[in-house]
Amino acid sequence: MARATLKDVAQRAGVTTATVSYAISGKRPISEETKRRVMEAIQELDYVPDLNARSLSMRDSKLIGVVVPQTEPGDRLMFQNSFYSEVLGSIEYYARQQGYHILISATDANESYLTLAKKRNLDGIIVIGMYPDDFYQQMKKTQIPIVLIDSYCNDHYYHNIRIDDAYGSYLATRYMLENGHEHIAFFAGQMKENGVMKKRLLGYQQALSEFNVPYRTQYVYEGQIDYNSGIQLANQLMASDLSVTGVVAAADILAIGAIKGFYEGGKRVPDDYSIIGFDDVEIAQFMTPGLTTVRQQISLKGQKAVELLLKHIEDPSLPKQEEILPLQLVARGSVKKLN
Amino acid sequence: MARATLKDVAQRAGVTTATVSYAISGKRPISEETKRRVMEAIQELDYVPDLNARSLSMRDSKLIGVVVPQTEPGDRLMFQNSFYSEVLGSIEYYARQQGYHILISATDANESYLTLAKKRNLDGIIVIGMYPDDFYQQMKKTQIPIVLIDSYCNDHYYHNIRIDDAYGSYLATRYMLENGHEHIAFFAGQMKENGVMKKRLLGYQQALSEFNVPYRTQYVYEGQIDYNSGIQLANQLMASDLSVTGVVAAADILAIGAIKGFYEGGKRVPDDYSIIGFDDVEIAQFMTPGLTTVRQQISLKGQKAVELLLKHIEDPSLPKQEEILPLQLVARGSVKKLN
DNA sequence: TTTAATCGCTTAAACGTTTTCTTTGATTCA
DNA sequence: TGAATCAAAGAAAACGTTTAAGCGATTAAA
Repeated sequence: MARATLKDVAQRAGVTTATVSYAISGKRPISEETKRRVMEAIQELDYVPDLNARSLSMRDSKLIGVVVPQTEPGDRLMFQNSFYSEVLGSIEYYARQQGYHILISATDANESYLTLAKKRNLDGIIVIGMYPDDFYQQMKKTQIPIVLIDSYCNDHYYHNIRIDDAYGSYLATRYMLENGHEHIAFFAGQMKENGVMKKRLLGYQQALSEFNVPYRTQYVYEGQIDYNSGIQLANQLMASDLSVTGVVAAADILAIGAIKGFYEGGKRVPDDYSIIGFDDVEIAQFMTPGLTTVRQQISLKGQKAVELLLKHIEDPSLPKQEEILPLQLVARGSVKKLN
Repeated sequence: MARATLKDVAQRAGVTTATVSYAISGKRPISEETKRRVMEAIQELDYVPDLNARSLSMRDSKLIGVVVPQTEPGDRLMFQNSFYSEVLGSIEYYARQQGYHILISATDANESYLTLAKKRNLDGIIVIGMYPDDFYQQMKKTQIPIVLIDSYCNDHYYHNIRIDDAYGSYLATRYMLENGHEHIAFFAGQMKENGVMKKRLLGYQQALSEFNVPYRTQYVYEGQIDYNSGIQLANQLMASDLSVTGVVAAADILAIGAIKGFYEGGKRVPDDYSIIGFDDVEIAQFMTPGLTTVRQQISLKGQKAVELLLKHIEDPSLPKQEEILPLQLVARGSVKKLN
């Protein structure tokens, strides 16, 4: 009644385990007759190969690790950030198509990624987001293929899949300017050197300068990438005496929080404040009004990452690649035309 | 330069692999002196046990499968449903605390759950949502511990973690009634016999009858559990000549979509229509107006499921349990008081 | 003083695969 | 007819663990 093994199949088909193994994998010619008997036995015994044993012998695991940031240390529900959820879903889907499974890995005091990679024999790793320098140093030690998503780490050990963040917020800011806004605030998450947020700030600055609008540091608000932070930044803005009419948010989540913040402060979007987001997460189109935002093809990111990773796993000599995915402004109802 | 194995450690410590194994696991007494030497060797060689090999020997895997529904066949991004994302996140967190990892498993033409369970040697499975009867029949064959979340399957092979769905929508509907609404529509996902949606409809009916408000089938709208369906149902409602003032939605996602639908149709919430949701997904509180809804402790669901599953894995004789988690109405701004 | 129990470790088998050699029997060629 | 070739399948080692069984030496019990 216990589950059938190769040995059982072999016995039933009247051959040895080697023959069965080869019959299945096709790595060596097996006579039609034998192959038929083997397949029959497999059917009858409902045999499913044990991936664990296979891994031990082949020293791979058909498992890829995915590192996602925890927005706050100790935050339990990392899937809550819709952007990460969507990327994760996409990675899971494409990995599964190729016979791989994903192992989600959050930072944890009692276990490093390295340890995980070793003990589970990961075939590769996809890292979403940006981390401190020593993280990348550590990660190299795993000696396995790694693809970074949304990172500006330029260590050429790693593959990279990302967007042009500066260009994205340039698009957003330009759109605001084109709609007649001149006093435009910028809502961002934590700005680390060479990080995504910093790049997005850069695009904001570029657009302003292109339109000869002076850049004012008091228009820049820094928080975290979550809904509540959006609310807080909106409150700060309303409490100030700045004559801001438009807000460029460095993430949809921030924009959505801000809309809520404005609403609670008795202000309406887009009548009192115009706002534009970044990412185009699924919920953006269902807000009222719809959130105007810069769309990145989130699921494409996952797909590309998986493709690149698997290609590298097959061919370890693959040169390191960087792929920059397209962006596109999608206009909905959250920006008011002033001119 | 390749990774260190038990053998390497043993050699370095001048003992055999068995000794090292026992020194690590503590399943046999080992002299202090030897233990010290072993630990030293482990440090020096940066040894991490291979979970694969361990699994093969111990016939477990420290892996638990999680089955999530795909909202539509062919839909790629199953994480997009925020409710599932939150449950998943919670499961992942608590599983990891106990040294387990989760393997996400979506229905797939070329691979059944059974096959997956066998080939990856899963220690247990958590199933989120409701499935056709034969799914549960099949699942039993795995012979491993299984916990169902949000299922009304009463096969006592399975543990169950759920809420009282009927009571939840009863709470919601009663709240509408208490606020003076009499013409109340019900927006639901697909209603399968003995399914969650059917139960929620039941609660709606109960509340109506308790307030002596007649139940009218034309007030019941059936769609899918996604944002777009919410929009469509709202359109249908607006196109009808019913004098509905309030909507009880069987899921937050549906409610959010409906708000969008109303908005596009020139109607406002809560001025033209009041609406109440179900679940209290994270985004609900950040809508404008905030979505009044029935809160279930989503992350608690994941936690309880993991706890129960692991307990069962440890003690296979554990009697089957059913746990019903509490619900609570949270009032925000989407319901207007009429009386 | 003999016997039995205890301690600390080693030996070796087992888990379920894959894969390198070998072996076997049939076929071909000179 | 004998050697050489070839296809198909078998035997056995290996992957990195765990663990039952065993084995000397010391210590306790009789």
